[in-house]
Amino acid sequence: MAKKTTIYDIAKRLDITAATVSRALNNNPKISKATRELVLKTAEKMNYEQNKLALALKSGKSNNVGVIVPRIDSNFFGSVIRGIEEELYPKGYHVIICQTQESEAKETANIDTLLNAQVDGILISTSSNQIKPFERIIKKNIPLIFFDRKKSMDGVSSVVINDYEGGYKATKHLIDQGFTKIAHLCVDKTIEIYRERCKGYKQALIDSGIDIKEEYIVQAKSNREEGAKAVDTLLKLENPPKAIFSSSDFAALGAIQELKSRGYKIPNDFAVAGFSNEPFTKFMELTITTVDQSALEMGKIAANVFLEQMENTDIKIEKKVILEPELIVRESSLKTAPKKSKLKKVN
Amino acid sequence: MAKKTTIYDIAKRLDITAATVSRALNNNPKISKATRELVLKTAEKMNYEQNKLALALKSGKSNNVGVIVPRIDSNFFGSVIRGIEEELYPKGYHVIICQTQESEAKETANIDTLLNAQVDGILISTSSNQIKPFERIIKKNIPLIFFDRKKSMDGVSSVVINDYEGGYKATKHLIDQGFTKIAHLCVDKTIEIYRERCKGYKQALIDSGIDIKEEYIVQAKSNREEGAKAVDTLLKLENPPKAIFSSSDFAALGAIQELKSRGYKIPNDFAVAGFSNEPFTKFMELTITTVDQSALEMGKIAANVFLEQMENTDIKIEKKVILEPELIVRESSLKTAPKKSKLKKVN
DNA sequence: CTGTTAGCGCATTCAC
DNA sequence: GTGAATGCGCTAACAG
Repeated sequence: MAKKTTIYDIAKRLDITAATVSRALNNNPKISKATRELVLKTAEKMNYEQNKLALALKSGKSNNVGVIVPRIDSNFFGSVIRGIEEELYPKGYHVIICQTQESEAKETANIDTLLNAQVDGILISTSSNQIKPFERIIKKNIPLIFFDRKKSMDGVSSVVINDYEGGYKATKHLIDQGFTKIAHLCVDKTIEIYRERCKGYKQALIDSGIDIKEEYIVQAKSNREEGAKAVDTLLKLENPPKAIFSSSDFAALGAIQELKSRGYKIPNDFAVAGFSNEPFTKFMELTITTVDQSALEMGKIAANVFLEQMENTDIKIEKKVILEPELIVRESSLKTAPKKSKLKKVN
Repeated sequence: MAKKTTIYDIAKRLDITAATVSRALNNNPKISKATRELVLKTAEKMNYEQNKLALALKSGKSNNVGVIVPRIDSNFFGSVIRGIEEELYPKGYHVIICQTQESEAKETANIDTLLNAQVDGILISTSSNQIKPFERIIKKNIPLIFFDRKKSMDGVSSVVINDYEGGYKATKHLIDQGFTKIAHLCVDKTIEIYRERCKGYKQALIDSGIDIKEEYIVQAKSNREEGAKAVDTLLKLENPPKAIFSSSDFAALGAIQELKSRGYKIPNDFAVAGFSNEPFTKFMELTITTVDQSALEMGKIAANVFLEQMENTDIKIEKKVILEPELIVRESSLKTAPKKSKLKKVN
């Protein structure tokens, strides 16, 4: 292994001190132009590369930030991470990614490891209801930023979308299309974002003078199977719904497939709207109405909130950013569907 | 900021030496049970946490590995990274992710930064034709592993799928379905994996005694628009094809949509097969035949190749792993399509 | 079993 | 302007 060259090596070669080399390399003003240039040149010649670890140990800054998400191979989190990465990388930060697989224990373990690794900040979409690990982070005075799935804590910043509004908009849209018997697939009511979407759904109904039927609200995990099963359940009701607002695109897809297989015409017999704007929603034969969560932007904003906090370590910043969700109306809910033109995508 | 407690702090409290504390913490055999337990207990009490940076500086090992991919928010790379992460995390390694956006300059910059950060290894799916940065990595004796998009270098390990075989299988399948006029959408012939798929396509034709028509081989980037455009081009031929093997699922989708809009019945009038097994291929109204690349497995294997190299730094290991691609036959190419059963997914 | 010493590579304070 | 000395937190070699 070619031994890495350090500032000492180049100091020795030039018969000066490591301190001088360090200064030259860091553009310290009090250094003669001659030596600076000499140092720079020989550093280049010797393939010198700064050891960031030493710098990190010295400065107490690792230039790494930790990002914790339930899982990485989903379009949404992949895009958020991409946004974070794109903002942080040019500023010299690296992103260390951890997955929790929705496990509370793994979340705790991830936080532990990131703290040990001396990350300069932690950005997380939490998959737990615990609070202790987060208090540890705060006590260490390490910037903590929640995105998407937040936890309400004093003094902690968060970047989320207005899930309530998303649920409201989607439901209102279905009502505007003439539907009144609207069911809701709620992924998991123990998770705040889904509760919020459900609240929005309910409020939209109330605002239009439509009664809320509890039997219209069904739990269905975020996959096709559960979406199909939910349809099965709903259609067995004495007074079945004619439309569904699903908090998950995958469940919405499953619902649509099940409805089709039973001969329902969508959107005329039955309308469906999803949530997340997963790529497939616009690829389908029947494109799916959904709510966009601006994942990339969420990541970028979260990253910038972190950067702000790094620049102002003295003052405590608490920033609660709430992005407005965008309803994307497509064929699955639009009774007068636009005809597709050749070689042109619908939205 | 609550000052971090170091081994010195706990040494002082116990009136012993930092070295002893270190030994106790690291389960060094030559230490009395009494002191070990005492140290452990007070460490706990004082909320001690090991500073990995110091350890890294001392040992020369950062316990970080760098992963470089063209982009992170695609299903394929997201899954590969997930695989890598799942293997490495339990071994105490962190994954630092970088994107090149297909830019050679960014790739170089990423490598630079990762080397500065003293990563213990670099796993990369390259998006360039350069070789110099990789030689730098090797010269530093840092494990380098290519996955998916490799570069052929002596002494360097790689984990890829047999793209040739994938192209062959898909094409052969179309032939078996009775098609002879088969076109090919080649994403980018400057990239090895696509050239290989194209070779497989050609060989399958040859093996069945079908002539290769150069006008049947069209460049189409990995998106729907280019897939549709390619269909337009192909159908204008004097003797248009009746089937397409596309090296990209997205282009295949675009092709299918364009064909449908022109009234073609798929798969009877025209068959299509894609590549990558993107999630949407099995969600579609018309499910799409494709080739699975076992992304998760690829990531896991790449990670394990890295781990092996770390364990045997003395001997030089060159491991070329080639995964067999799996052809997944779906409706877009199967003339006698299976009927979908309710609540049950096709594949 | 435990203490002493030294060094990983760098930046910074204090001298000169 | 530059050198000398120091410490970031930890482990390992050498003593005892």
